[in-house]
Amino acid sequence: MLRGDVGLELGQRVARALRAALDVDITAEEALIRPSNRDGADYQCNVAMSLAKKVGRNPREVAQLIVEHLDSADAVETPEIAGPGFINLRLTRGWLEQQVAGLKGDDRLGVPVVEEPRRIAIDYSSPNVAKEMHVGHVRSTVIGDALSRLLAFAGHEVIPHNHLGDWGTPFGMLIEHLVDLGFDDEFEISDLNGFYQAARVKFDSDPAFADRSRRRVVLLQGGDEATLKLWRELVAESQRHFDHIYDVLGIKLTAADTYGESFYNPFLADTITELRQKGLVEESDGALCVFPPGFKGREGDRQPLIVRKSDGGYGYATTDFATVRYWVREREVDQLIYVVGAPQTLHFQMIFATSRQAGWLDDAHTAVHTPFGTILGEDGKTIRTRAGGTIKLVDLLTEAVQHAEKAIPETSEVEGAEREELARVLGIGAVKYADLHNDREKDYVFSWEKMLAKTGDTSVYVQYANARTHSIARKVGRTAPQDAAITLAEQAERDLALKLLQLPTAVRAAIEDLAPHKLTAYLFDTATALSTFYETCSVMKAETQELQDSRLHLLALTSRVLTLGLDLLGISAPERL
RNA sequence: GCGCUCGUAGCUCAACGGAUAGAGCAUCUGACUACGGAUCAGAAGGUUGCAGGUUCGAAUCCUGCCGAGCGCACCA
Repeated sequence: MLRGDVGLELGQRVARALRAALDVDITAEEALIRPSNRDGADYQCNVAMSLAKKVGRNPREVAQLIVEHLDSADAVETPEIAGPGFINLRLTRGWLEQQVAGLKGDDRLGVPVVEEPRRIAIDYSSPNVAKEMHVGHVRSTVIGDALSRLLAFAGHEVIPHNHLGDWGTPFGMLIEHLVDLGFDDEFEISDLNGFYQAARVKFDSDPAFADRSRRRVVLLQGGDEATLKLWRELVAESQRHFDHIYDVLGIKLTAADTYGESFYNPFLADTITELRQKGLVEESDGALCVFPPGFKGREGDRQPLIVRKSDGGYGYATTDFATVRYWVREREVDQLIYVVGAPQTLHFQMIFATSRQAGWLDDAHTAVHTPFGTILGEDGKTIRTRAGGTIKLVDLLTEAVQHAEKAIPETSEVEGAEREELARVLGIGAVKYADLHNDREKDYVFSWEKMLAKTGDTSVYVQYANARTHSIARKVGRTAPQDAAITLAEQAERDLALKLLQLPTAVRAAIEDLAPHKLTAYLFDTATALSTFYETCSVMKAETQELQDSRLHLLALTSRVLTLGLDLLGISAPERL
């Protein structure tokens, strides 16, 4: 039986020991097995201290009992008790070798499939129709995509969706502008931002135009076919722009994943009716509001969500309610994930609180907001162009590829078209990795220099390490027999093997906390362990063929771990740089 | 006014209530006919904003300050 997750395996053994010794029942998780950086210890068990009080013994006694009852001679050297009751565990070489060998035939590299898969709808990216995507969309798009991949790999049913801003009052203005330009059917807009701004200027300066725009909104919402046609084409035109960006970025979002604001429009009235029937709605200053309990505002002890404006129109709160209701009721999802910026935290808390009152959310149908910080410029303020404008995403990605191209060294083996593709892979990967490798909730400073640095915690370093494994394999010119043994005599081999076995832990941590940076940290550690391995353990000059076989397997496994890990983050791992 | 998030090495960041708070960058020392040096080994660098508290044990939890960012009714 293959178990990749060493920590859990050890936890189960400790749990069994505790059952036998003290008749207490804990889970493998609760055994508190942690990787250790102490000399000679691979893992530590911290459960003795936390358990001591409950069982009325002192911690060292508990630790002693665990050690005495631990059935682990095959896997662990004699455990040592240290300090107040830490148990230091060092894996036996034989067991490590056996565990690592077990990864060879395992497509999932030890990462288990969840026992209880959930159906999860994840909302990310969310650009606006008739506006180009800009730097502000990077984080939602990149983090959301990584989380989608992680959750799907773990075995959940993931439904990504793009909450497109494709409805509301601006569209009256935009469509009226289309009409003025003489468009009535098909058209192309090369400059979406320019189009939007021109409409805006006209709206602000020409009262007659503004009037027509407002009437156009009524036509749109009333379902006027000619208006809808223009609207649809405007959406389609924008979607082509988004598709291009997603294609460059390697993001798995397509037009089919679009559930824009317009999609929920037909449900808004019913949503409000239901909130009313449940007694959650009241009128305030001419608007219909819900007042989620426990939220205080600037003016007074209650904080409203406006469900219907005093002019009869609907706001985004209504759409968000309809969204929760739709996914839970119609699509029967167990969980909703919103990858939306930190400023919206309060808004979502209120939406979720009310949704619970309305019965759309409960313990089995949960919603979680995964907020993220802002991308800052070198000056510590929200990143902008030199002129002070918003940075278009297209421009940012183009620049990323250009920077990456310059960063490819002369010694590179790659030429021609492959080199262009390589620049793309390195540049895009660097942007993504830079975004993912920090704690999601914090702001971070955007720096080409840092994200494309060849050393340090960057995608380039990880990709390079991976490429070297392939390079060496090519030079050796043969592959090791599948059943060749893996031996871990050298310290560097042992350290690398231990890292390889920790992939499941890293993936699990990243998923539990919806924190991709826990996976990037692991990949960087693994790449570092690989580099150390290179220094001390020659593959080409291995003393015996058996040793070379073993090392070839280690290389291949490391490469698979790095490639899989990067893939879960949406980053490519080229075989040569 | 209320609320949310965050203050960790010079810089950028980790740390799941656990032992001596870890990495990278920068700095300094080493290893160079090197399985691609886009490397490795090592050194130095911290009263974790401040003050209390809870705990066997606190960067982490609680309270109060200080500082930064953000959010609080008809834009999304």
